[in-house]
Amino acid sequence: MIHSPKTPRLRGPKTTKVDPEHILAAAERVFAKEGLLGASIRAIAREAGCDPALIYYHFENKEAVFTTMLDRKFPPLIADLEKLADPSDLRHTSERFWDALRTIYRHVGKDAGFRATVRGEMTRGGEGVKDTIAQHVLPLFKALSSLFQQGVQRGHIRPEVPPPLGVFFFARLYIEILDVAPVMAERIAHIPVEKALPMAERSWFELYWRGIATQPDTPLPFLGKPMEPLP
Amino acid sequence: MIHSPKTPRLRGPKTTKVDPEHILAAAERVFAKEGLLGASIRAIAREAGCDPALIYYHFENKEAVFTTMLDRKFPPLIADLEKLADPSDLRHTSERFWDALRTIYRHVGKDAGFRATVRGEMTRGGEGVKDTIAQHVLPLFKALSSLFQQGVQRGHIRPEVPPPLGVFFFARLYIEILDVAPVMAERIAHIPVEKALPMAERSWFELYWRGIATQPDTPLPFLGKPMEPLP
DNA sequence: TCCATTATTCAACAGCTGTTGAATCGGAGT
DNA sequence: ACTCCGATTCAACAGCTGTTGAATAATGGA
Repeated sequence: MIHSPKTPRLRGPKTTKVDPEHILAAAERVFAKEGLLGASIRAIAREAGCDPALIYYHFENKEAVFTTMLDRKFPPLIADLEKLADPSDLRHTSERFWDALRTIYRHVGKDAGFRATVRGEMTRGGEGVKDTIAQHVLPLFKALSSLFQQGVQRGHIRPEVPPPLGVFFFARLYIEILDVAPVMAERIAHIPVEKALPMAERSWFELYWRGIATQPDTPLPFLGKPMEPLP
Repeated sequence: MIHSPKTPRLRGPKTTKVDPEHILAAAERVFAKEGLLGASIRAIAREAGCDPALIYYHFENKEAVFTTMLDRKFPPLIADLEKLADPSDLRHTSERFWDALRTIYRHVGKDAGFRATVRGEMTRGGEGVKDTIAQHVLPLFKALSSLFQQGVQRGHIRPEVPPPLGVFFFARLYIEILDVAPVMAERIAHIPVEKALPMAERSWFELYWRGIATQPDTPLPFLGKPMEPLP
């Protein structure tokens, strides 16, 4: 075997720049598999195809990589939900809630990694990380609470349900469905993966709406309509 | 300062034996805070007040400590749920479901650490750990499914709800309530901690029952009764 | 052409990790 | 008194971790 003659050092800029966005995308993939704790800077660097030190050139530290990821994902979702909660929207509350579900899906439905990381760090992360997440989640929570209370005022939702709980049940279980449906559908319920999610989210919405509605037998015709893709 | 004269080695048995149960208890506390990945053998040893090597004397490795923990906790819970799902129980299905909730609470309600670990490793753990957990969870799932289907046969539950989903929604969100209620109640909903859990589980049960019931307005008088403590 | 800036890598730091083999001590059995 | 065994610790292994300072190369401007 030929011993290659001492390859020259390969420092300096590459032909294709590794910009922060590229690192963020790689980080998201690694966070997804390993969690914030398990994801090492070296693993992220490997996934991004660069040196670990380069990450410290673009970000202050590992936590900053994570919080930057939050900063990119949350605001657009929150903006859409706030638009949806505008009181000038006079559709039936059930349809607005279904719309909220679809909005959540459009923004984070395909980002299992993102969801896993947020969910994990929310309960397990350090205090600093927890607070950062809480700051991002609160506006989302407020928008849905507003939607809920408009439903009560319009007589569509039973006033007995405490709004914070109603909102928490709604969103939290839906996120759980997004995570679990693809994984568990085949193993336990023997349902093909691609049918599992539509079936689960529809079942959940029907159950939830019957649970909070003043008139649980209101028809929900919009459930049949095909969902519009991301613009 | 006096230099203490070379303290004698302190090997050999202690006056109080550190039995495996003691280590398991310590491990549970550490797993709770750190997760299976974050919990180091050294941290568990510190919590148990012994040397890391002693853990390897009692257990094969770190994963064995975790799976042993599962083996102690799951079987009694499963046994109680299977008893509850016995078809000779002729109480109204709503009351049997409420009983199931109370049973889950009695067994794992106070063990936030245990729940956090199981939940975490279920989605994040290595393949081996995931399978171990699935084996433990499946019987639990089957018992509740049986309960659900009896409810359908007796005409208490709407047949439109797919039983696996119905069971998943029921149990999964309750566990989530156990975890989140104490933490988030004050921060977000400004509810005192000790009132948060009873309020949340009652709200959840009412919502859920209305969601699946053929007659959503059935009274649920047992909700008012005080819950019996562990025998 | 030279210089400054930017992007990238290398090499090392101290600290932590799971795990193991040997050493040790206390008590029970003979 | 001697031996054996169970319980415990010590000390070390290799490998990983987040992070940093210095070295380097390519690029753009003067």
